Amino acid sequence: MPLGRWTPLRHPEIDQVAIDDVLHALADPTRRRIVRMLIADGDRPCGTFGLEVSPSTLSHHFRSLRKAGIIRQFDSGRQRINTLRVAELDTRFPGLVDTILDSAPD
Amino acid sequence: MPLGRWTPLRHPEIDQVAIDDVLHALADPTRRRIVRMLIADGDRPCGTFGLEVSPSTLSHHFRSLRKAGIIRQFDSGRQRINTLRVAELDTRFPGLVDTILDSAPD
DNA sequence: AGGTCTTTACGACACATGTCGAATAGTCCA
DNA sequence: TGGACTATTCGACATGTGTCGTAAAGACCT
Repeated sequence: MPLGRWTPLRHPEIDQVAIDDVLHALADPTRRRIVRMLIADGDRPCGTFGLEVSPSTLSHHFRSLRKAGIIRQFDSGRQRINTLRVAELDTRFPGLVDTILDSAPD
Repeated sequence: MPLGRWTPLRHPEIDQVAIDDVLHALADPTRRRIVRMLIADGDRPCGTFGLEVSPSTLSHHFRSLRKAGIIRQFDSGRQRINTLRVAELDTRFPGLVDTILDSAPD
């Protein structure tokens, strides 16, 4: 039974991204914080967010964001880099992410 | 053990409304449909929405929307009337509801 | 090759969610 | 008073979620 990092990275086409998934993803403060840090400081590997959750929980949140079409991930050496899909998202759901982030205090 | 309609109606103050609750509430297509019908046709009692869910499920959705601060309810005879808290919501989270509804296809 | 670092998968847990059917309370009307 | 109507609460169920600890895979470095 294989464990560890082996699953191929799947990113949904922007047309396939569902509004329900985006809203659900951004309804969590930890995930919003991730998005905010990506906006502020650009692409970063998973280990550099300094959030107060365990590595496995963090991994779970990155998967949620990826499956919701909010971030893109690619491997670089032993780290996995996270990128925001801002332009794509804003084409599909104009103003949505910004409006949500402006509405949230955290 | 008392059943039926007896619980006093609680509406959160607009300042107490949490963004997480709003996003979560609007992440459900049935609840978005309710909001849309309220925008389109104005205040209406619970029984006039014609959605394909059971009465108890519908009641559950109305409670979600009420606790999220999205609707207000008051009793009138044997019906319970639903009102959107649009103005209040737009003060607290400018543009949020409209942007979400514009982003959703249903 | 061996050790370390980064990140994930798996299993488990408590808790929340959407759904329904049945029972019930309040209101209106005959 | 008795019946019909509206909407809710309760209990149950399957499913999903956020959380963690542990084990493992892949990449880098010595």
